[in-house]
Amino acid sequence: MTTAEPKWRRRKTARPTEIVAAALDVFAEKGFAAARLDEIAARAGVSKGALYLYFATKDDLFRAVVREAVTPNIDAARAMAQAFPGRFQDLAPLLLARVAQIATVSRAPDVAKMVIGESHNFPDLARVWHDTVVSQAIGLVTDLIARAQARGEVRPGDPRLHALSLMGPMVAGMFWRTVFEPVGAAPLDLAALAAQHARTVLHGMLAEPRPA
Amino acid sequence: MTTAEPKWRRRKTARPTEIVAAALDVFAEKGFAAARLDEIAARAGVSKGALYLYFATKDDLFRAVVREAVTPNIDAARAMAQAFPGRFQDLAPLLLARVAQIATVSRAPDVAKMVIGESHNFPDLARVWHDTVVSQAIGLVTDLIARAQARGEVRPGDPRLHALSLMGPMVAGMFWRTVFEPVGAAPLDLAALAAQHARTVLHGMLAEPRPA
Amino acid sequence: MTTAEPKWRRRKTARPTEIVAAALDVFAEKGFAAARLDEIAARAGVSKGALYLYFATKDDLFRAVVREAVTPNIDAARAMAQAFPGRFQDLAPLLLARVAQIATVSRAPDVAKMVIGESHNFPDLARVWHDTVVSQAIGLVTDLIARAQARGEVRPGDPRLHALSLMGPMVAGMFWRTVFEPVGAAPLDLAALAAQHARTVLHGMLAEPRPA
Amino acid sequence: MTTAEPKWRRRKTARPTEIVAAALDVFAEKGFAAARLDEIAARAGVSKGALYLYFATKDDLFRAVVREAVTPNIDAARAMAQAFPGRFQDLAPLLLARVAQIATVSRAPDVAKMVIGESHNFPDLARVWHDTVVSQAIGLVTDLIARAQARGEVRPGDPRLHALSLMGPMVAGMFWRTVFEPVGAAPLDLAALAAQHARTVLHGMLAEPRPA
DNA sequence: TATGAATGAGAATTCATTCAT
DNA sequence: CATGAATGAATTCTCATTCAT
Repeated sequence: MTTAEPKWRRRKTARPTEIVAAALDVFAEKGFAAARLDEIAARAGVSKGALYLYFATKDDLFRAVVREAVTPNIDAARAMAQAFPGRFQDLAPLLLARVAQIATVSRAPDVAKMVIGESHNFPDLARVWHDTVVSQAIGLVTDLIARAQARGEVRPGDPRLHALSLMGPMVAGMFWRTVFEPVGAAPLDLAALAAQHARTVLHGMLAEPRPA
Repeated sequence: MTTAEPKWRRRKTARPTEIVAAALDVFAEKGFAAARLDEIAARAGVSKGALYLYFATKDDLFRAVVREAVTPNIDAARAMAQAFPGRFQDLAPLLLARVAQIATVSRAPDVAKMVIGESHNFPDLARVWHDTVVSQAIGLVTDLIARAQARGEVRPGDPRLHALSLMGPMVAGMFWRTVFEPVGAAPLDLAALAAQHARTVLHGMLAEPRPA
Repeated sequence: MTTAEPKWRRRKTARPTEIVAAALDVFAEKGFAAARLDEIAARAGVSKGALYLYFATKDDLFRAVVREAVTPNIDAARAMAQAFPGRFQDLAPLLLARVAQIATVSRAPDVAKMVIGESHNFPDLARVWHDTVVSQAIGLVTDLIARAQARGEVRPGDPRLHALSLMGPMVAGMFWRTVFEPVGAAPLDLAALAAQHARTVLHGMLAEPRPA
Repeated sequence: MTTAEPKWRRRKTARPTEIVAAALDVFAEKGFAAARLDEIAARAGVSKGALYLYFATKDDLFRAVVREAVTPNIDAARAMAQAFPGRFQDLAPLLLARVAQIATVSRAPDVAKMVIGESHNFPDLARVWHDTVVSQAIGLVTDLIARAQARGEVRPGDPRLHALSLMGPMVAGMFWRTVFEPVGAAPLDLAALAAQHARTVLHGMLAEPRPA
């Protein structure tokens, strides 16, 4: 939808952001290789040539898209987690709910999908994604768990594996939603998953053994 | 008694299989779009034209690769699970260990990666993968859990979400290994994850509450 | 002009030569940059893609064109010159006539023009042309002159500069013909130039000084 | 008394000249097609748009470059030659030395190279260069020689061919220097060539025949 | 069946030129 | 006069697919 503005004006600052946003849409829809610069340009409302004023190659644009998407999320979560005063069993449900929310409203799942699919062709991006998202998130949770173990709140065991026990189902649920729901899988309520998994992983799946 | 040219004769019928195997290698390495039929043909030891004797298009070959990889595993697991006589808490560790093993020795993770990355371009494959792998596996575990709940062994709760609590960390671990370890992530022992997660999810992550 | 042959047949051996010939035509007409691969392909009677079966890039094709053109001529001249039994003053006119003929019937002037015009962009070609044509030719004549000086037939002086005195006018005449005649310059008869220059450079341009 | 902003004022009128100078540099370095207006503008210290205030197209700018370079030289030579009172054999060495000097210090060789390389794409420039440089120079020398013949100083023969005998080696030497020396050819001293060639072409390359 | 030379539609990229400011 | 962001036509190169042999 073209606005009433003059055909173009000097928007050197806004343009890159608009282009990256359009590119994210198209890359998420088609994957890297099948995405056409033509279409990205059209969606960004610029000419194909204009892309090259801001990004040297299609690869570069892809990198920018991933890096852009990577930037924001973790810090907020970290702040929230580290400032939390209470017990691990009270924090864990909050964390999982937050992950469910991010996975629902942000483009993170789309970007994750792209990064996974192109990890062989863009190892640098897999590395960036790992360093700034995955490793950070897991590290954060691992620390939390290790401290809770030190306080005697959480059972012994490798805290990193514990972190995967905690977060893994959310990862799986995220792929369920972005990959399989669009092709007809039964819908999955990530918030419900977060809530139930919090209970399950904290207290165990087994029914209380009746004391004889 | 075999004929005088057994090798040549067998080759003829084996061709499609050899081609699919070569294609799996190349697709897994490069992704669908970046994989070139030239290279697949070369690795399969046939001419490029020969590919078209068995597969109508590159897409078709990709489909064959995914379907081939999908076929075997689930049935065995299903048989094992349904024949298992004992308690859920004894079966669960075995199941997780089996998943860890499959994720370690088979090409399943590579195929999963491809399916995820190309799911928008090949919705039919995402569907096949869902119908024959993901949905089957989750359904199998969901049934197991529902029955265990009926027997009073497992706590109440949506059994499908319980299934994700059980399997999700293995999915996450699988991607960790195939996507992030090659770019420098800390190695992850899937078998150890399976073992610890089995304990954790069954008995809870929290330390035993002291009876008052 | 397409012959009545089947649309294509396996001509792996003939093709490169045909392509190079077509490319020489187009490069000579347009220069390297303005030459279109489309047109080269069309003139060679092949598709654009076929070019890439034989030459990796446009640059490569250009190199092939120049190298091809370079190959033949010098050796024949060398043989003729070195086998010549007589006096330098008898050989020189033959040599110049030969150069005039080559400059008239071969594509050498076209290639020379291209090499000169693209020497900054293709220094390797300038080097090849120098090493295999210019330097060889000048070297050959320089040797001839040096030997003639040793026999007392030719005056003292740097034999390489003498070689330029002998050959230079033919070079200039060649450019006159290929560059300026097409835009309206007065026609130049290279054979006549060769003949008169031979007399002039051997006996001098000055009229016989009257013996006092 | 100059105004308070002489530099800025002078710049305005000097602009076209500065642009042409920058363009000559870039065209000489890269050739016409590979030269980019971006770079010319940058070297001239103006914006790309400014180029179009003075020159309608890239072609036009190229034409301006060549015409600019063409203008000065011939007239001086003509004056010198026609005012010269002495014998042809005294004038010839002076002329050749002058050509050697021009070929050494001016941009003429670069422009000549460009004109040759682009003669098919810019026949008008080849024509200009011919009409104002080559033809003038050869015509001048041809006249000189014709007059010397009339005076009995120079042997009979087509005076234009004589002119090529005289000037051709300098042309060849010029290309040797600009095209082949940069890629490793043995250095050539144009002044030495001029001096030796003057002797050679005037008195002949052959040793004096012994009078019987 | 099998080959592999040939095809040609399609994509990324370049750069002279324009024009709102 | 001057700028430089924007344009888009033009060009090289790729590669899945075809088909004569």
